[in-house]
Parts: sequence; C-alpha cells; structure tokens
Amino acid sequence: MTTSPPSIVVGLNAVIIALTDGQPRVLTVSLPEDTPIEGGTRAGGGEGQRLLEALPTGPLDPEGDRTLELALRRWVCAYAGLELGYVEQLYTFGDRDRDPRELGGGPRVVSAAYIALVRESEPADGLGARWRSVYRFLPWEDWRGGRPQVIDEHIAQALTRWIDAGPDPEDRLHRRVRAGVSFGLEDSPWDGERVLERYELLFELGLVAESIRDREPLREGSTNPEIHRGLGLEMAFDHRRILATALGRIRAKIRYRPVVFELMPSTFTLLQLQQAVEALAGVGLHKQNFRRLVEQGGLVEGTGRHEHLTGGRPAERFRFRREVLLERPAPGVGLPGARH
Amino acid sequence: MTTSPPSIVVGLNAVIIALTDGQPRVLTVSLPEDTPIEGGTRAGGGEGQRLLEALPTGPLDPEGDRTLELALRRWVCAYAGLELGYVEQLYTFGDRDRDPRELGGGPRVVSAAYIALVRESEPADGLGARWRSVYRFLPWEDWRGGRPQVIDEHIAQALTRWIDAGPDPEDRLHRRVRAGVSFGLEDSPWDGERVLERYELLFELGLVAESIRDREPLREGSTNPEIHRGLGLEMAFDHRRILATALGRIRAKIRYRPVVFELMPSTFTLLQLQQAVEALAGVGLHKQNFRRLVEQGGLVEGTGRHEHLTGGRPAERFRFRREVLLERPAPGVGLPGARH
DNA sequence: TCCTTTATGCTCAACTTGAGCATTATCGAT
DNA sequence: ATCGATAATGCTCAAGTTGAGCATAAAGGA
Repeated sequence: MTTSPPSIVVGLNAVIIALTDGQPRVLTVSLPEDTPIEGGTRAGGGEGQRLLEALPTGPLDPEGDRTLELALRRWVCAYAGLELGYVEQLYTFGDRDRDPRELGGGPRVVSAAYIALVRESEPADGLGARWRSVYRFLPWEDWRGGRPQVIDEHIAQALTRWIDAGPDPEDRLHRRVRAGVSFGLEDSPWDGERVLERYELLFELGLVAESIRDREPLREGSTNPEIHRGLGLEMAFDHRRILATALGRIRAKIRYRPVVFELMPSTFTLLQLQQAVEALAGVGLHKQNFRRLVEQGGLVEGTGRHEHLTGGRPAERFRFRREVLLERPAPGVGLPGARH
Repeated sequence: MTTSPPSIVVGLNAVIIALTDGQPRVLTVSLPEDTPIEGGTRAGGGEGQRLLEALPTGPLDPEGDRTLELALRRWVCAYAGLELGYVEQLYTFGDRDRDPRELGGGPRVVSAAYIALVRESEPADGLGARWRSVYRFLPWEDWRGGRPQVIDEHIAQALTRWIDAGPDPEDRLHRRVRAGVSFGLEDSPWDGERVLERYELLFELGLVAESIRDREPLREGSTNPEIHRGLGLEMAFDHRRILATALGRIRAKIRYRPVVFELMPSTFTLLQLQQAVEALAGVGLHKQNFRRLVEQGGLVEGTGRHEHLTGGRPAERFRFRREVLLERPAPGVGLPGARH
C-alpha cells in the first residue's frame, strides 16, 4: 500500500490540568515556530528559532488505536510519562487553516481536544514539558485578588476605544453590550464561565499576540505597541483558544460534578479544597458557607486525623465521599458565596 | 495527485430536533443495511434489503469546507432542504469498528456529531427523510405519563436477572447500585439526564437490537426472544447512542440556557412552552410554578394578544425576551416542580 | 499569658422551590 | 340564560437554600 499524503489528519490535543501552589497549571511543551504539522507527535526542542508554548499533541493511529481516548492516554504516557486518570472530551476543532501550514498544501487537520485532570507531579521531563499557571495565558481570568489589573490597565480602555469606533450608533450599542456582558462591565455581573467569549473578543480586538500573528492585515485602531506585545502568554496554533475552552468547561462542570477531587490528594483540609475550587473558578469564596455546602452536601467525610501545619488551629483532614455520585443527581461543589 | 484510499474519513452526523404534536422529533433517513461507509453522502433508498433508520450523515470536504459546522449546514441544506438555525457540537465519536465495514479494510471513520434545533417543518422529502419521535427510539425516557410501561414490563426484570447473575456478592452489589442509579430504582431518584448511561446499560445487557447486531457472541442470560427483538426502534451504526447522547445534552442544557425557544414559534402560550419543556425533559411539570419561573425569570414577555383555542379561558401569547441572555449568567428554563 | 492565626459552630434574613387552593374567563350543552 | 367542563391565572404557605457575619475554639510564637 503506497503512502500518499493524507488529505485529513486527526490530531489529539491534551489539556492536562493539575493544581500546584494554589495555581491551576497546564502541561505545555515548547515548540519551535515551524514544526511539522499537528497530528505527528513532536516533543519540543528545536534548532534555534522562536519557541512557543503548545499543548501536548499527538496523532491518532487509525489502525492501532481502538478509541480516541485510549490514543490520547497512550501517547501522553509514552511521551510525558504521565498516567492520566480523569479524561473527558472537550471539543473538536476543525476550522481550515488553524494550522498555517495547511496553506502550503498540507492535509486538513481536525483536532479532538481532551481535558485531563491529574494530581500534581513532575512530568518526566527532558521533552521540554512543563507546568505553567493557566493564568499566565489568561491573566484576566483570575479574580481571586479582586478585579485583575490587566483589565483596568489595558482591556477596559481598548474595549472603550473599540466601542467608540463602531461605525453607527446601533453598532456601538451592540459592541457595548457585548463587551459589558463578556467582561462584567457596567451592570452586568462577571460570569466566570464565559472564558472563551472573552478570549475571542480580545482576539478580535487584536489584544492577544495570536491575532497579530494569525491574521492578515494589521488592525486599525490598535496602535499601542505595548498592547501589541499581547496580553498573557502567547501559545502556538489555536492552543490558547483551546485552553480557554477548557477553563470555561471546567468552571461550569465543577458546579455539578465533583471533578475537583480529581485534582486533590486523597485527604485534604477544607481550606485546601476551598482553595482548589477558588483556583479553578478564579474567584474567592465565603469560607463558612463553603464548608456548609460540601459537608452538608455529603461530598466529604472527616477522617478524624488533623493537619497541624495550618498556622492556626489544626484542621481536620477530609476525604471525598464517592457515594455521593450515587445519591444525588448533580453533586457539584457549587460556588457558594462568591464574594461580591 | 493520485487518489489512494484515505486512511481516515471525517463524517458529520446531525441530530436535528424539532417539536411536533407534543413530541420531540428527530430527522432520520432510511438506510439499506450495507451502505457505503459514513462520510460519503448518502440519501436513503436502496434495493430491497432491510432498511434501518439513521441520522443524516455527510462528509467533510477537507478542501472546500471552512469549518465543520458550515460543512454540516451546507449538506443538510443541500440534501434535506433544511436551513439550520441553532447548531452546537455534540461529541466526536471515534471508536474503531463503529462502522462494521471498517473491518473489511475500510478507512477509519471519525464522526463529529452536532445537535441542531429547528422549528417544525416538513423536510424536502423524496430523500426518505422523516421526523420520528425521539421516544420511539428511547421509549424508557418518557416519564410524562408516569413510569414508562417498558421499564416495568421488560427492563426491571432484566436488570434484576443481571444483578443476580453477578459472579460474586461484591459484583452483585455493584450491579445493583449501577442499575438503581441509572434507572431510578430503589431509593435513587430518576435523573433525566443520564440518557446515555441507560442506553449503554441496556446495550450491555443485550436488550437493544444493536447489541445483538454489533456484538460477537450471544449473551448468556438473555434468553427471552421477545426481549431479543429489542427495546425501542433500532438504528444504523451507533446512531442510537448518538441520539441518546444528544437527548441527555439537551436535557442538561435546557436548565441553564434558553434553548427551548429555538424550537418554539415566535409567539406561544405558556402551556405550549411548558409542554415543549416537558417533551424534552420527559417529565411533567407543575404548571403554576413553571409560569412563575419563566415570568419572574424574565425569559418571556406578554404580547397582549390571546389564544382562544385553548378549550378553556383564553391564554395570553408570549414571546421570548432575548435580553435575558445579557442580564443573567445562566438563564435556563429549569425544571421547576417536576412532579414527584 | 497574650496575640495572631486559622478552624469551626451558629444565627438570621432574603430568596427560591414545591404544593396546592381559589378565582377568572371561555365554550358548549341544557 | 345557566350550568359544567376546561384552562388560565393569582396567591399563599411551608420548607429548603443562600449570602453574610458574629462568636468561639485551638494551635504556635512572642
């Protein structure tokens, strides 16, 4: 059987999330700027070009891999030495020209992205894989310390300029509403789950490095060179969009499925659990109400053992009660008492 | 460029849902039992073999189609004459041997399935496309008239037999819990969203036609020939699994996004709206509480005009208030007062 | 022993949900 | 015209949930 260039390649992207030092982390690899197309396994490193962070990506072996998920587990294990636990399908990205090299006659790349949640650990390195805080890439998403600086310093003004640049009043109203809803301006509330919406708006406005890189002409209206360096850390291909999709999904899911526990050690204090939820949700929570929710919701049970390194009164260590899954239809951790 | 047999084909499946006569309907086509592999467009009809219902399926043109969603819209419009409105990606199915003909050396088929919601209308027929009640395929999912007969008559016993056939006590406990949670037996509540879980359990037990068709040896323990005819209407390939996935997703989504309105005419009475939600959710709702929820939730606004063909006091006609999308983070219709 | 720090217990008001009673408006049959 | 059936719509009430905050407990360190 002769191998002619395939017209379609199916790639698998992994958004592998862990929680370390109170930050949600994502596993990334470094990628020289022009790498063989996605779908072929590549593992960082390169000659001497600009390196970009990318999500680990591997191919589907149409004959060998029985399922997409198994394919993903197989090569993540092979190349990053990570045994994945919880894995769920995120989204399939199939736009043409997601990968610039498609333009040169390469195959169409359809990428199935997966989210994996793992307990913190060092990846078997040497492949250039590393853990990066998710908020390095999406700094406007972290509201734990109040409204992020980057919004006031860069985003708000750029949004205002964009709104005012609308060609007619109706269009300006539309822009105002869109910006307000996405970023919780004016009287719209901040909605932590609209992560993708926000990224796409910033992309449209030319505020992220990818929009300058991947789009043809330069935007009018975005003249500030400082902004042109881009908000947050750039990623290869459309991987930052994928990361944004993943964060939005995790934030939504945490409310009605006990997925946080996939990121926790087997026992933990309630403060640790709360901080894990806060890290993912990107907002601070009301401590007492959080306790009430997880305890009365039957999500955890005390172990009787205590943690003494709290800096204050020792805290009881809890464990996840797997049985909830059977008792309640939608046992999530919820986000009670997000501080206003 | 020579065309050698591709090793991977990307197919697009459409779960197109409408609401007619109080039933959720899905658009299906008839498919002779051995049809060219998915991913090539086919439009029903055939010689004289057994016909199976299938979801409309079309190919991705790797060069022509800019996005997966546009590809889907393109051929649904071309072959079924349907302009799709609301479309969302459902799931990507990529297991090997989903299509039996892959065994014969055919290409690996990866199918991206989409949900589309449309207002009722006749499809441009002649292609064998027709609307079928979703509950013809998944009859155990319709609890509007109380617990469905098929559960008491067939499923419950089969589950019990399966539980008792567990090799050891631990295994039997596990089976009992799984059956209980999935089908709301014993003290577990019925969870309308676990549609896929239920279908997969029935598939494992050999209670649906597909499991006999697609699996190698016959199950032990399933000796009842009546049951072997299968519960609900059979579909081609894994399309019933896809339909189950879609129904579960719609039921979940209806709670936090106003998607029902995609299925409604521009104005409607509150009872019509309630019946639409009930049709999708598969459960009856408390009328007064439902009103309260949609009115106070700002989801609808009265038009001042009334419908007189109600059989009782005339009902005001309402319309969807698009503005909610901007006001509240998660404006769904919820399922208030699901009758116990 | 006091102070700081965190854990944990408890209360209270506001709001949401589940259930059901009561009243109103039409149509059709008497 | 009146009665009865059928819906629509208005309203109440108890129970449960959520948002906020006060109060107390138990450590370690100055």
